[in-house]
Amino acid sequence: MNIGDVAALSGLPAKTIRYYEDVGLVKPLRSTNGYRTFRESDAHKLAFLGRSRALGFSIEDCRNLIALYEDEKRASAEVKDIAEQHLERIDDKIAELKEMRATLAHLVDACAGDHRPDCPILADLATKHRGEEQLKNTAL
Amino acid sequence: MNIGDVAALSGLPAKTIRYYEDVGLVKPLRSTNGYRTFRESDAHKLAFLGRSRALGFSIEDCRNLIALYEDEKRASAEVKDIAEQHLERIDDKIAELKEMRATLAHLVDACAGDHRPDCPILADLATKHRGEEQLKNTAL
DNA sequence: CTAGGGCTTCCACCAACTGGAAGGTCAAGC
DNA sequence: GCTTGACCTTCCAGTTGGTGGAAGCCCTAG
Repeated sequence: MNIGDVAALSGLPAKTIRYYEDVGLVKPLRSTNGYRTFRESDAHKLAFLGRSRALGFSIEDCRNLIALYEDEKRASAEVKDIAEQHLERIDDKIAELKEMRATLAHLVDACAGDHRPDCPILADLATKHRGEEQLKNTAL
Repeated sequence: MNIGDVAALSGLPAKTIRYYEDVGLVKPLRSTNGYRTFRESDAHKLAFLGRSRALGFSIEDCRNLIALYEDEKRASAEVKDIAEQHLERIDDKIAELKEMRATLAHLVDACAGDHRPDCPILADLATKHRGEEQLKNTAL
């Protein structure tokens, strides 16, 4: 299989597949004309990668997940550990975004959004907030 | 004020402030020794930037927000428009993360996480999913 | 034999910083 | 007067995960 074929099969752009080879995630063979030659196992691995990335796993996580996938003697605990850490990162991110969203939605709501210059959004951004007092004479 | 002073006041790292100068967000003066000299207005602008970035606005958004902030004849509608677009991006991101989270949480739940190799997480990643059929003979 | 599509490499770019090296400046203390 | 240490300067490289594009083979159909 050439790169175009695995691209179609895995749904990944050819560019991305070359990048994955660059970072050592796949190691396709080369035919005499220099073209990459992908085995079934490579195609399979690329599909695995596509799904892992779609779940937001980092490239490094993917590397570890694939290593575990290929290790028949793995402990599922190791996989679960990676997934749980990722879950935690996702939760943190969601929490952060929700807080932004709340603040922003509140401001948008308060803004007339007309021809006049008065704007609570800008007013808020221009104002020092609680907890934002800079640490000056905090020593002592 | 030197960079360390505005850094302390704004809560931004000096490196970041230099970067903001690089991209044209602040234009501090220079004293004879080559040090950046920040006016009150620069410090104020940096604080504004810090808060905007904390709400997740991009640098480009910040550039526009500051321009509007400094334009006495702005229409609040322009500000609101930027904020609403950003709100939408945040909502999209939250939705995406929530979907990842749901899938992942489900998989983590199903995984024993012990010494045995059997792992529903890996099994799922290795399996083709609905809607993932690649477009082969889709033409016609 | 030529046109096209597919393949190759390499380089540059995106966001928004961050780290580090090499070196100039300044105020305090001896 | 000199040293020490905290600041400051610039510049270069790295981060994450690709993406876009140029220049140039390769291969097949007409």
